[in-house]
Amino acid sequence: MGKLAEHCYPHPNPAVTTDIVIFTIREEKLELLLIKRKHDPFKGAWGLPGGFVNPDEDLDACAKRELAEETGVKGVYLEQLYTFGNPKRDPRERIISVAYYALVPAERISTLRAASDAVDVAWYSLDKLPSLAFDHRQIVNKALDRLISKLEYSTIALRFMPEKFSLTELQAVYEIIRGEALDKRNFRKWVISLGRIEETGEERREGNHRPAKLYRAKFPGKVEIIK
Amino acid sequence: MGKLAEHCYPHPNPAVTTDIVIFTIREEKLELLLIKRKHDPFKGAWGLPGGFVNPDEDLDACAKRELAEETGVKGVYLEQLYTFGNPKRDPRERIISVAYYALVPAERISTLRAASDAVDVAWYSLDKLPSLAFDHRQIVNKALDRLISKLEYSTIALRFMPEKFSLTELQAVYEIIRGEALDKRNFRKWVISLGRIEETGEERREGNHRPAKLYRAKFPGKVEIIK
DNA sequence: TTGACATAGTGTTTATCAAACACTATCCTT
DNA sequence: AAGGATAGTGTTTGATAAACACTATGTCAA
Repeated sequence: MGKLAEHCYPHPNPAVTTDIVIFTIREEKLELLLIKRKHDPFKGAWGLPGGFVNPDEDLDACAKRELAEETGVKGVYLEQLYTFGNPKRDPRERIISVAYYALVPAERISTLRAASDAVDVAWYSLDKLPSLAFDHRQIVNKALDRLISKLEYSTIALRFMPEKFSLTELQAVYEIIRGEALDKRNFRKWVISLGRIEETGEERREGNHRPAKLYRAKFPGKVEIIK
Repeated sequence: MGKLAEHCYPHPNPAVTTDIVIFTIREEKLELLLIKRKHDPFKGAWGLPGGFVNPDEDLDACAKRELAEETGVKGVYLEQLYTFGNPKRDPRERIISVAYYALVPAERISTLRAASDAVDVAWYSLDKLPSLAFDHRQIVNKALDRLISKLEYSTIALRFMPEKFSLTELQAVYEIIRGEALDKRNFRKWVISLGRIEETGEERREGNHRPAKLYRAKFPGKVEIIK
């Protein structure tokens, strides 16, 4: 797309990319999606999915596109995180990265398939991240901080859930991200009192025990500030 | 710096600027600094101070520089707000703006002097903002949201205060930004219990009434998350 | 000098919200 | 029918926030 040296400027404009921290919860772990880089710099290293902003593309649209390319999902939670612009963050040329983070329910992920700029794609538990290219570790840390604090004062956790879920499953999301056990009774009282979920009327039987009532988000797609 | 057409790219890189929302509190009002634009587009309209990021300049450094140029102050609170990148936000070419906001104590502002790209500079009360160039109104709204919510859970309000201040003055800052009266006794109990300010031992006499004890920030320069 | 006035400073009670804590219910399997 | 596994349910206690009114200390003017 575009021939070489088509666009010239008196000043060297920086290149602008978006990078995305894609969270999911799988197998009782908070995980994020990494790609193994096909090209230099950091060829062969793991890093965040991302890419250059197209000439007429909004920043949000760019992040959404990258997310769809890597995971095949659409309509999930995506929020701008922070813009990283240290002149030396890319060893070659100056690249300013507008970082986003996304929350995807594990159920909605189609099979991962390495995109054009990667030789591999994988989910990594946050406990066991490899060392990352560029300043991507810093970006991940910031995304994690944001996720943890937004858990406290918003309904963001619902964006990890499938359409129907049990209260035990929802509680598990909170416990995994916060890294601590919560009291079942207090959690249920609290989450019900928020008024953001409702019973579907259905139950789910699985295993040799009492079936769980299923709930759904009252306002799916919305992330509201609570408290 | 650099001759014409020195830097060429296969893709048209966007230009990157920083814009700053500079808050202060003057005369019992929350005000912000606007400049009257000297050049097109929006020549003659009011807008936020800001400018292009230099080739080897960090984003924070760029915002800090703009702030110093416009107000002459250094060492005040400055935080990245959000990055605005709608392809049509500038009618001419594509410009991505990394927005910052800053809090300056009214006492530290030297006389305003129009910088090179402006014909005028002025403080405007938020109640009486003129219509603004570009998407600057949107940027201001976002900064205001952030300021109001950070007031709740951080010690950011202290960054509006001079070195020594009375509790009545500090309370006024909270009241002005939140737009509502607060109970004097509850406010004092609360702010003291945070443990972030201490008595200087001095008092200030002014007017025909009892003098006020003066306080100072225990950790000046820091903005801490509370609660 | 004394009384009026203006702002500084100070505690207690009540309501609301968060935390700690243990048992019963329902289904499956053997 | 008994045992095992997870679902579901209330009460008590402590902590934090909200409501509320009077005294203290200075200045100024009569």
